[in-house]
Amino acid sequence: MKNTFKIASYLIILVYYMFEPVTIKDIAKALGLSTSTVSRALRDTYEISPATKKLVTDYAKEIGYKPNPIALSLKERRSKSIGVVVSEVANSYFSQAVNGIESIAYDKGYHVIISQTHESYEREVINVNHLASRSVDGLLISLSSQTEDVSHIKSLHDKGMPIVFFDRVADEIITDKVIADNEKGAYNATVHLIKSGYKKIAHLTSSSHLSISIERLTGYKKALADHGIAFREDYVKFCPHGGMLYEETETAIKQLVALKDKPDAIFVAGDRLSTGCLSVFKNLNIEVPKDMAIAGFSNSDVLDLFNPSLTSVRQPAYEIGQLATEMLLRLIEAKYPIEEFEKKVLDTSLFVR
Amino acid sequence: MKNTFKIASYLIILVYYMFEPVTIKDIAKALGLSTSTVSRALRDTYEISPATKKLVTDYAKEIGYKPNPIALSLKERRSKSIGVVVSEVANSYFSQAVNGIESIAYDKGYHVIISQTHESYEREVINVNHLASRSVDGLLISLSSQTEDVSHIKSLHDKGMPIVFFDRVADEIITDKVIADNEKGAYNATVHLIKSGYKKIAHLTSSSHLSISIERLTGYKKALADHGIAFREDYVKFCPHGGMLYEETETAIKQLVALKDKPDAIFVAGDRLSTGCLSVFKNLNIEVPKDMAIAGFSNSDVLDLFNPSLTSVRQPAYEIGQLATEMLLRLIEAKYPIEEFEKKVLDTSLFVR
DNA sequence: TTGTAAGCGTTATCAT
DNA sequence: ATGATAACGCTTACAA
Repeated sequence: MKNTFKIASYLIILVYYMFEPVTIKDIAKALGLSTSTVSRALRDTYEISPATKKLVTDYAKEIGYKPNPIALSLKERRSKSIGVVVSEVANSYFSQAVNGIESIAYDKGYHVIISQTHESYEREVINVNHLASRSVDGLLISLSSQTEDVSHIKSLHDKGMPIVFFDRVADEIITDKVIADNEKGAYNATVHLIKSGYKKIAHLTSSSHLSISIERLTGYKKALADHGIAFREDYVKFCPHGGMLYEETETAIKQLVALKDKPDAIFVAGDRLSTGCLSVFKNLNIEVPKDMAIAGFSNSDVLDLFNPSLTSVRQPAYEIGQLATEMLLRLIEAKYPIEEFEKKVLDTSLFVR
Repeated sequence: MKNTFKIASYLIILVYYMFEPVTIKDIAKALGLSTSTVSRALRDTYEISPATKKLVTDYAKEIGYKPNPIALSLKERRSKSIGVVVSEVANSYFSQAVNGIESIAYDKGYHVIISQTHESYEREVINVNHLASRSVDGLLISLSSQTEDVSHIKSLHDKGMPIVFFDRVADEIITDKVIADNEKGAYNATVHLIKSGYKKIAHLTSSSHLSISIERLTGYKKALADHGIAFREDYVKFCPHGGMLYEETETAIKQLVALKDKPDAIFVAGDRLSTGCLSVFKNLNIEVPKDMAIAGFSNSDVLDLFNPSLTSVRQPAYEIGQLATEMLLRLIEAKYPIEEFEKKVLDTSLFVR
């Protein structure tokens, strides 16, 4: 099946030297004009004779002139690109959010550079600095679950880098934020379990310091309280890797199952955590909902379709991505420093089978 | 929940003006040196006195000097970034491949710019040109299912842009390619169905001109032939949107089910197509495998875990991404034009429940 | 060992 | 209406 083929090397070399990118200078030389005239003709300024303009634009098109965006960036001190920092692209929520981000960014002529932290603080620091040094015009960030210290972002923000947080936000950084109504979503999911007859509801969540975890925990507690169910500390288990580390999820669930007063349901607070949880259940032969019922945050259409047991809280990921991008572009393109920042909260929906 | 807050504007303005990025010039001025000396001191050239070097590097660190990568790109005529063109990130295969791509690229100091075609030829043309004009040093491409004409890529390639295809390749462009052994994977999946007792096996696939479709169809046909089963044209259905368009998949399946000699199994040739197919089945109340058995290409761990009925062909997506990236960087960093190109074929595995 | 100057591709500010 | 020149931040012959 190996398919190796040779090409006459002179051909390659020819191609190699033939297609040096065309610059304004080349056009100027060929047409006997100055570079500034060519530049003006190309960029549609008024102070140019129609004849020259036509001459230049025609010739430019003919030889396939393309402005060099790097030179432009150097001059204009911006790159027309935005950086995105998420934990995993292989996560339904984030891949949908990225779609939303792209839809707006490409519309406005911005490139999107995506980087993944894989839930690691270290990778987050590296990626954020990498993007910054690569001169993105702004940053869209959803924190890694490991991140507690956000000084790497704060220092960048202090230097004037436009930043918008989405989903997992840092409250101590004063800028625009877009999130789903996690508290309400968690509340609804928990209430759904309660109304389905479950009273001993555990809570499986990711890192304890993540904004989304805190909000979801609050919603869970509120639902319990509103229905006269006592909150139990030992019913709450944290998985800092958010379901990406099988053993971690397994341990948490084993601990829950081993409790004297074993829970009869779990409210799961994350996308990969929901799949991770179901996967552990499967391996431990825990039947849903016979042995334990589940409701959880999940944006996976696959999971919703084929798993018969999960009631899922769906986030408007695409819209969140879009909104965050719009807000970021507003910050980037603002002529004067912006004084007002907003935290937009979008509604979630409950997908019940 | 709306959380608006104001900041004293003088603070913002202060920040705004205080943190103009530090350049070599600033260091030179502050230290009474020339820019070239500073540049040399920073870049560890030998022709510099240890004293000056220390002076410069210390000061640079102190004031937080960061080289401007755009200026560097302009000078060195490269951007240290590669572009990736895939159909959807929200596709297990591609998100895994992207992870592999990233792992290699970031290791070697390259940025990864991802763009999605959403299976649209038009978007593909736009994205490819967009990336090219953004001066990526090379391109990793998996064709959209709509793409028949690859001249937009060919012209770029002719101009010297290093390009590596993965998964969905264009045979007419002579460059490195990395694919899974689609024919063998299809063969194995089909044989699995045959050995499970099914004889009337249909084939659901995406666009007919995609390289992967052709290879998978070949494997399917070969498996039938090897087991003395006649190939039937009306058992093959195409879904150019690769499962992203529900109606299309539904129509195809309805046609299959409506056949006089209704098939008893389907071999599905795609990631999203597999989920799409199962989703249609669910809505049409077609039971798997009672009414119809399924085997298909899928890299979704979620699907594998929770759907009780799918036998899936798993591709080494991560490795394919890694290999493709290694090959691309080889092309990019080659000092002299490369004359030999390879088509690497990686094995698939069969995930049977 | 250090400085001067040219150059990467472009646009903006002057003159002309 | 057009051209010469400087500037964006950096590297690198070439001079000193």
